[in-house]
Amino acid sequence: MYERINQYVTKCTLLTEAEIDIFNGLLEYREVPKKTILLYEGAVCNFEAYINKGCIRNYYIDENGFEVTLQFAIEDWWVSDIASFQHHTPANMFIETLEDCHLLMLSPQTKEELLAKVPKLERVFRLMVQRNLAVLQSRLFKTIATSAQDKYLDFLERYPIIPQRVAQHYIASYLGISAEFLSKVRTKLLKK
Amino acid sequence: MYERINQYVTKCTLLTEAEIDIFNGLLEYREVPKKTILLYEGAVCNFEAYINKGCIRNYYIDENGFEVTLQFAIEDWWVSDIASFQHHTPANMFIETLEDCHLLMLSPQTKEELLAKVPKLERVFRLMVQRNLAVLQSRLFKTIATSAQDKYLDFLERYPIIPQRVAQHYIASYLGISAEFLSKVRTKLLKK
DNA sequence: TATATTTCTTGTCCTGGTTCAATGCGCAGC
DNA sequence: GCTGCGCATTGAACCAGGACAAGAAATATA
Repeated sequence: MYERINQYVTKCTLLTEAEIDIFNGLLEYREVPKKTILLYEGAVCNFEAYINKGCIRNYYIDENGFEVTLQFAIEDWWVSDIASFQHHTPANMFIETLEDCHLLMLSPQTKEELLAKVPKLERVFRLMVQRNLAVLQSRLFKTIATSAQDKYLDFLERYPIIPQRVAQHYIASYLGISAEFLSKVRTKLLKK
Repeated sequence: MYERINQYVTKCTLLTEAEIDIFNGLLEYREVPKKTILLYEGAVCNFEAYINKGCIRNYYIDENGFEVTLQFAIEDWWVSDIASFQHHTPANMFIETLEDCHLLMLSPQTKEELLAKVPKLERVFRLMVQRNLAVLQSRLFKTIATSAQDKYLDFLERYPIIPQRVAQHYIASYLGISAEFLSKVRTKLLKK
């Protein structure tokens, strides 16, 4: 159950067996069926979830009901609303499973306990967030600077697995275009 | 020279006098005139700069010369291309002073030394990056989901100082709209 | 196998925003 | 006190992508 996550963490920093035991002991295992909303906008996010199996997305909804998918997460990714998790403030996004999931979860308390006992991990988490930030920066750039078609092609290249697992209109909402227009882009690409 | 930055850091964690001395001792002070490019795309970013005085922006340029401003930074902000800084890889953005600046800078080496000597700061930096990430997430959402006018109004509310200090076309490139259209949005707002 | 529900496609019309070009404005340099 | 240049405004033509509607496929449910 813990092989994958331990591999993930030890890619960033070396841990002793004892430290790994502490880590694993603090994780809470949960199985969640698909189409479950793990976090509602307005609620406080009390988890950081590592996906051992399954697929999750988090997304925003504006006043008019318009949806924007912030992230798709599959095996070996973490999911949370960090701002809400860190500061116990109401979340401004939703988190929803798209497939049946096996998760390994930290709460704010267990995370603090973990960091207190294994301070090395502070660095791992920082690097994780940094990576996230860098990816998001370049995504913002592409969202603004490139056409729908280029965004779609870029997405396919970067995440070739995702389209096989999630519905197309979710991808549209990730790219920031309408589901209809994505369909048109696709047919145009197929004709070539 | 160090009051401001020390205040900034001690807002997040308590440091002893000795630790503060180590911290300050590792910072490199630099004055830079305006319109200086501190980092070119393709170069390796070897600094994290705290702005003691001045104004800086970082931005992307695509193949067609189209510019997107990622961030305006003024007093009490940090500027860097973290991905490039952390992994010594070529930057994919530019960093440029918009005003004469007084900077306090860390290099990858001094930062590592600092974190080794004052491990507490690992957490400060993590929280800093987390805050950045959260802001960027909601910006991406707004970029996709709201009209040019709403983005502009939101910007004014969030950063009322910036428009007094930077040219309007930079703000347009931050909002992801053309300079001409921002001008039209503004005149429309004034008529009300 | 039939039925319901969700997803995807396709067409038509519409609009927010772009592009290009012209004009005006402010201010730094000499 | 000119001159030149970067910046902001305005207008006209254009277009990428949205909204809506209707139908076709695909998938789940029974």
